[in-house]
Amino acid sequence: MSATDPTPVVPRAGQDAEGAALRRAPARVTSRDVARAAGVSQNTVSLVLKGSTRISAATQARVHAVMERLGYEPNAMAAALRSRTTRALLFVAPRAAVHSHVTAELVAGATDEAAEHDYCIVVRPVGPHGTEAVELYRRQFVSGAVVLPASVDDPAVGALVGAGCPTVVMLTTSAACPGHRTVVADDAGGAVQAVSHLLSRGHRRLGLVAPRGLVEGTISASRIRGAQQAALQGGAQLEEAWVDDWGVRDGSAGGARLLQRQGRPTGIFAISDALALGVLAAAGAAGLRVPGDVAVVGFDNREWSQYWNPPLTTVEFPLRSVGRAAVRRLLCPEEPPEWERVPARLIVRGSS
Amino acid sequence: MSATDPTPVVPRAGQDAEGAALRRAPARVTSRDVARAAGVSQNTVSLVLKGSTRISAATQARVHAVMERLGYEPNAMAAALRSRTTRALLFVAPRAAVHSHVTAELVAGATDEAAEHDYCIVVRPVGPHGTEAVELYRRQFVSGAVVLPASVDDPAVGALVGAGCPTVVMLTTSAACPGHRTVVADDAGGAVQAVSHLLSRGHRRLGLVAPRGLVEGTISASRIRGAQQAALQGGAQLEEAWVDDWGVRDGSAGGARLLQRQGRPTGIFAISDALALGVLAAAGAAGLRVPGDVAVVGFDNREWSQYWNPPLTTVEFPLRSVGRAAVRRLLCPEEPPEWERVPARLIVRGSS
DNA sequence: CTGAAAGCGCTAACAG
DNA sequence: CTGTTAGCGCTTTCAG
Repeated sequence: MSATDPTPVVPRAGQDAEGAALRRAPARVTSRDVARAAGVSQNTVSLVLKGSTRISAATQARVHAVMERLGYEPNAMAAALRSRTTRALLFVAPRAAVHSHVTAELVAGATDEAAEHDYCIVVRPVGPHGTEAVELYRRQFVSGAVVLPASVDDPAVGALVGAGCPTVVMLTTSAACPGHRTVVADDAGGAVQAVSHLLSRGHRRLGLVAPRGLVEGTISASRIRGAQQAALQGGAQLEEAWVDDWGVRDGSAGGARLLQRQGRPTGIFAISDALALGVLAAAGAAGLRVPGDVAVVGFDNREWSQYWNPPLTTVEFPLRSVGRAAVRRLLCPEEPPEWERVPARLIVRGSS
Repeated sequence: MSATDPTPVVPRAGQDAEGAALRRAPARVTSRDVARAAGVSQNTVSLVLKGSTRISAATQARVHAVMERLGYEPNAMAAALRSRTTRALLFVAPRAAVHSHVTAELVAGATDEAAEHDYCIVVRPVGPHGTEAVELYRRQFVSGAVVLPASVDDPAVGALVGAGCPTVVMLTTSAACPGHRTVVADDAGGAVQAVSHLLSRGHRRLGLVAPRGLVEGTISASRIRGAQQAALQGGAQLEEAWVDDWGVRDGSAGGARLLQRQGRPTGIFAISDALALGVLAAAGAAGLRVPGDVAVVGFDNREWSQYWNPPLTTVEFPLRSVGRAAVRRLLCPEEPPEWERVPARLIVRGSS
């Protein structure tokens, strides 16, 4: 890069015959080039770039014009190195969940919010130890993290917080681990709406289908608590069918158990749409009509639940908003609550 | 802020006062600290770190021990600045598609493959112009990109390639734009399997449900071509029902059209599971049994298609593998084909 | 309101 | 096999 080069704009073609992974980027226009061309100092360019008000309008305009002309783009790495802060955030999710719709919706929300603040999101699947997560923070590649924990005591959260990484946990109330914030959906409130809806339809014998092994702080616990509370307040009985897992087959098993006895419930709340689909199948198998003989309400509002027969009444799980809120919490730490609960709303369709 | 703000050079011009910014990271142990403590030069530390064979085993061990003791973690930003290359790859997807299962599966595959090479994935949703994508490359934050294009002529691909960014396009054959590689699923082959399967079941009057407006290079075109070719070779007639879109309702409309006439097809291939679900509904509405009166085959193998009544025979859309392959192509450019086609396989279930 | 100087922590060239 | 030297491009600090 000779100082006499008359056309610093043209990036030199980097030649490499190396067997390495990706070729190195060609040299680019730097802030010094801009400074020289605009007849100001590099410092001024830097200030103009971040819109400092302490630069005269005339200088700003001139520098902007030069930037445009030279096609200047600031080098994020150099900025990060010097300022010790990156405009990148980590999204941590258990490897097994990366392809799930939950992660997809959270990532969609997170990337949208991040983009509005000119940040970007680095997705990092982690194994059971969760140790991979903290590496990118310690390497200073990201300056904060939002985490979808594998469980309430996911070690990734502790590792991140322990390393000093600003962290926001999503969807579950992680074990008392000070130093991070939490954004959850209002699972309990959603469940209350679901059960209240059944009550308002006149149902007094209710059924609940949910996975067994209730752990406080989880999505499932909140939904179960909400349902129990609403039933109690409504003076209705709530018969619980505990099942093994969240799958459709589990829902069928639970539904069958509830429906095959005397005094069977006339309204069933399954704490996920997949479980509810199983309940629908069980009702069909038992020769019961929905909602005539038994009403069914799910939770999640999965994209396909509207296409079932009948279309499923369900509660929307506001994942996109949770993802957005988590990033917002991270970037605007001064905003009030340490704890945010995103409302969930009932969607009434044919199954009730 | 505004997407129409015509100042590509200057990010966040003028409004940085509120500056959502995270606190700077604390100072950390540097390679110089390690060097001093180990009594070697900084250069040696660097070489040890990347496992150079030109360092004596004794020195390696000593340096490693010191690194461990001091809790050294290399600063990725400094490395990137100096070496002009980042261990981060961009995943570009249309904003509207970021939450879709397609993106989720591709991202899952991409992150897995990337992690194996010690790279990470930055997810970037882009608007219709696709210009946001290239920014992260020009800022040297990423050193390559995999793209899920919004259409065959997505401008993001051209922008990336034009900026010199190593690029791999996924799922669609982007318009002739040299300088990038492509990884697609074998949509045509999958469709051939679907139709051959119907033929092997003895069906000779076949129906096809697909969105109209066939554009070469798209997923839908490949599936349609495959189906047509297989029907032709099998000596069967293929009646085409063109519909407006990919939705369940479109499938119902197409299915109804095929099924309500004389000489109706006895086997229908819908080029997506959502369309196939619609066909199933149409068959039910027409009082036809599946597969007794009409067999139905879909494409995609969405997670819920196994739970329909009857469970759907379909072709697996190997998205995870496509995501993996795209990243592999990017990181191992010397590997043979410019063009990779990931096989798709038929999954026979109850609907046929 | 602007400039000069000094590094951030690392890797790359070249010596030995 | 290892050390020395010289920056990568930016932001910061301190002077004016």
